[in-house]
Amino acid sequence: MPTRLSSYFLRTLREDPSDAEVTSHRLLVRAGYIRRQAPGIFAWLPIGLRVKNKIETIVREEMAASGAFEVHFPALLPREPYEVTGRWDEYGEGLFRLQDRKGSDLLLAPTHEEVFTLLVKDLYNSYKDLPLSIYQIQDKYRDEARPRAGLLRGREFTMKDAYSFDYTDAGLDLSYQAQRDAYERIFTRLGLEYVIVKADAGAMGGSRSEEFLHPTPIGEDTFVRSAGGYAANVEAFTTLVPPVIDWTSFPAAEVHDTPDTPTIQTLVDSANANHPRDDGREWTAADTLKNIVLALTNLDGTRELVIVGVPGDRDVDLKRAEVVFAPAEVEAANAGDLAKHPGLVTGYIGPWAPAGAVLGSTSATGIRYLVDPRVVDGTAWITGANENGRHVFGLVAGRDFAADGTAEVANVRAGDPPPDGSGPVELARGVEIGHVFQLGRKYAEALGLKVLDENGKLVTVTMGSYGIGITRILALLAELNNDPKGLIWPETVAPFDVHVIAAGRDEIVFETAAAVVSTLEATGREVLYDDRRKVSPGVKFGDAELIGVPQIVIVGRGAVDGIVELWDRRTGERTQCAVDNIGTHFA
RNA sequence: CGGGGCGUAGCUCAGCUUGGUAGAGCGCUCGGUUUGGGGCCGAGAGGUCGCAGGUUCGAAUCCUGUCGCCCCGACCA
Repeated sequence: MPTRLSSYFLRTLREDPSDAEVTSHRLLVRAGYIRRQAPGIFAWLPIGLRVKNKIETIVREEMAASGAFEVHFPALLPREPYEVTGRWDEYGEGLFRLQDRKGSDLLLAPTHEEVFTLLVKDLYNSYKDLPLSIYQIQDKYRDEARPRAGLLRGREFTMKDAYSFDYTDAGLDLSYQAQRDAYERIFTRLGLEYVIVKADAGAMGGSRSEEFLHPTPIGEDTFVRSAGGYAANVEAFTTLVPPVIDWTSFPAAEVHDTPDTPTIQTLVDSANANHPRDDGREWTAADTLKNIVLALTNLDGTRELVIVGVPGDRDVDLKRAEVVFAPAEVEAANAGDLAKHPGLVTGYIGPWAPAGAVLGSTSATGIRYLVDPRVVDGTAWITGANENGRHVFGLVAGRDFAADGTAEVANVRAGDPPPDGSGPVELARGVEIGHVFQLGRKYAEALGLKVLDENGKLVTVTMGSYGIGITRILALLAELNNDPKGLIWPETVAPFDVHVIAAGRDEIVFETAAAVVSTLEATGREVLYDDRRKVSPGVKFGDAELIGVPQIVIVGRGAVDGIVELWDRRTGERTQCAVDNIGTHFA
C-alpha cells in the first residue's frame, strides 16, 4: 500500500520555524520530520521515523555481519552500578539523575557499559563463551550545558552502542578490529566521508581509542592530519619529542633586569634591545619559557595549583589540559589562588632562583611543575627569575632546573610535526559520527566480571565499547543534502523511493497516477503518493521539494497521452516517460 | 556560568516609542471558483498578549520581579 499524502500524518510548514537556525534543524521541522519538545529533545513524526529506521537498518545489518547480537536495555537505570565504577560522580552535571517515590536514586543512562558488563557477568562464566559482542540501539541522555544545532547536539539522542568481551588482549584487538571494519562499511553505505582519528580515551578509561569524524567546517571537534596519514583529535595529539642536547659547553645562566616585561612580546622586545644573542639571531617567543598557573578542582572538591611550562610562542589549550588532569576540572588560577602563594611573582614566574628551585614538588613553593615535552634536557630558555622586572637567560633544563614531569597542554598548530614523522599537520574540523574504544579491564574489574580460563583460573574480562550516533548522522545527512527548496535524501536513507504527484484535476490524472503507483510498488519501490484533490500543483511541487524524496514522478497534463514526467530532485532534471515504461525505468 | 536577542492565534510576525474594545499573512472550517509553481471571492472558528506583582479611571504597551526559548562563548565520551 502506498502512503497517501491526503491522509498521512504529515504537515509541512510554509515558513521556517523561528527557533531553528541550523539548516538541518530548520528543514527537518519544516518538512514535518521532527518537532521540538524541549531544548535538545525532539519528537519523531512518521516520515522522520522512516529515515531513522533506514539508518538503523543499515547499522543492524552491519552489526549482524560483524557477529554482534542485538539486545535492549532500559534508559532508566539504578544508581548502584554507576556508583561502583565511579561514574555516578565522575559524570558530574552531565548526568540526568532522579529519585523514585522511595527516594532511591536513578539515572537516565548516558551510555551503558555498566549494565552490559553485569549482564555478561550474570550469564557467562567460561572463556569458552567468549568472544562476545552485543549491542543495542537506544536513546541516551546527557544534560548538555548548551544543546545546540537541533539534532546535532541533543540531550536525548539515539545511539547504537556495542560492547565486546574477551579474555585476552589479542582477542580484544580482534573484536575491536571487527567493529572498526563494520563502521567503515556503515559509513561507506551511508555515503558519509569519514576520517579515523586517534582519540583520547577520556572519562571512558581504557587505552586505544579512535574517532570517526566527518570532516566539515561546522564540526565541533578539531583534529589534525598529515599528508603521510597521521590523524588525531587535538586532545590526543602527542608532541614529537626533540633529542636531548649536550649542554657541557653552555654558559651559565644569567639574571638580567627586564623592567616592564609582563608579557612575552614585551620580554622578547626587551631581550633583543638590551641583551642580543652573541650569534646575532633574534630572540623569539619560542626562546622563552612561559609558566602558567592552573587551578585543578578534584572530584572531592579540593582545589590545587599546578604550574605548566610551555614555550612562549604557545598557549595552554584547556581542552588538552583537561585530558592531562582528568578527572579534575581545569581553569586558569585566579587572584585568590595566587594570593595564597606569595612566592609566586606574577608575570615573572620561573622554576629557578639563585636561592634554589622555586617550582616543583620538592621546591620552595611545593607546587607541582610540569613542562611541555619540547622542554627536553639541554634546551636553554629565557624565563622568569621570580623577581619583579627580572628574567633569567640561558636557563638550561636538566642542568639548572628539573620539572616533575611533562604535560601535553600546549596548543597544537598547523605545521607541527606529528610523532610518527609523517610530515607537518594541518588543522581541520569534523563532526564525530562514531567512536571505538578499547576499554580494557576497568569496568570488568570494578564490577567483578571474570571467567575461568583454560587452566581453570579466574581471569578478568577485557572489554571494548563502540558507539554510533544515529540521530546525529540523520541530522548530518540532512545538513549535507539539501538546497534552498528543501531536503534531498540519498537513496540509501530516503523515507520513500519515489514520490508520485497527481498534478491536475481530471480523473485521468488520478487513474494514471494510481496505475503508476501500483507498478512502482510491484517492483518493490516504497511510494509516497500525493493524491490530494483540492491542492494546487504548485503546493504539491513545493512539498515534494521540501520533503526531499530523490525521485519524483509527476502525473499531469501528459496523462491523457500516457506520458508522465520523471523529476530528479537532486539535479532538477525532468524527462518524459511513457506510463507503460515506468516499471522498466525504475527496475 | 558570561554576552546578545526574543516571548502576542496552530505557524511566521505587526502593534509597545506616545496606555484607551486584540491585529495581519499563512494554516484550519463552510460555500463558490481555480488546477503545471504555495491562485481568487465570501463567511467563520481560534488568543488568560509567558507568569506574578505594581503604577493608573484604564496596561499587550509603563515599572519591578520571575519563568522560558534561541544564538555566541565557556563547557561537553
